[in-house]
Amino acid sequence: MGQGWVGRTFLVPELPDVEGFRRVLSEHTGEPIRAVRVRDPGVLRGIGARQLTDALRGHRFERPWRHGKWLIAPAGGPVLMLHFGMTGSLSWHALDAPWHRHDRVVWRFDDGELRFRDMRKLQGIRLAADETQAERMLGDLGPDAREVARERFDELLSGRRGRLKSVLTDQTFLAGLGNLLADEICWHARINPQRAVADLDETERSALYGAMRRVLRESIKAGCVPSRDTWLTGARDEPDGPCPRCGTPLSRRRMTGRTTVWCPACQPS
DNA sequence: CACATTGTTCTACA
DNA sequence: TTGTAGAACAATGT
Repeated sequence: MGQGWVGRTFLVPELPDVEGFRRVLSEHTGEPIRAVRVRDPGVLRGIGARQLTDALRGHRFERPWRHGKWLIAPAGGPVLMLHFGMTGSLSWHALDAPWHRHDRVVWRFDDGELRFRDMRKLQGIRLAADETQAERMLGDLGPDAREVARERFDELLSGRRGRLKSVLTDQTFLAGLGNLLADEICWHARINPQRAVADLDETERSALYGAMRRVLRESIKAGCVPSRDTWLTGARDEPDGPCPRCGTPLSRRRMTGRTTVWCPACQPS
């Protein structure tokens, strides 16, 4: 779900994808973890394979939660923290399902297993001693993009001087928005991602918040930012793709080291 | 070899 | 001092 190659483009997990992984995990809470297998300790951060295995074996996952792109899984004391980086995923498999070469850590239950699959290992798995420590590890993150209230969103924006795209993807401002989502939200709101946030007026901030809510709701329903032909994401990979709304050729430019796509007509500077 | 992408970390600048 | 921009970095497959 929400991960893998689509045409020429790799779908990087963002908030909606992680929400999908959370759903997968939440379907298997309350069942005892029979075994933990670390097939590649390269994804472990700040903990060893033995330590992780000993801490979780025999425990049960409780209700998992998400903050931004982090998936937090309390397990009767210790708290598992997963970050999927660019290429990670969490999926449920039958016990006899064949291995995938990028399955890095596996939690085995009586009736199947959860697999943390990650090709590039840019982020990975942490373990907090308890929820307090887990929350402390998330301390620098801004409020979750799905949860933030309109008033708080406005407060946060008003304190910023940078460009809209940079601000939206800054995890210390809002947690959960990545490159695709930020572009999609700006396109829905009809605001140029290069605009300075300080220049946005009340109407534009309102449009932005509304677009963010709408895009997140639809994306979470799909388990990823959907590649619809009525959305920017469905058109951004065509070399000279037209805007799905007005047909104008899309503009692209690197901002903050990421490819940014927008419609020069719908989203004027 | 270049490129893509993530979050982190560094430097440069106003 | 602070916040922001930009670049390098790690990982690995196209």
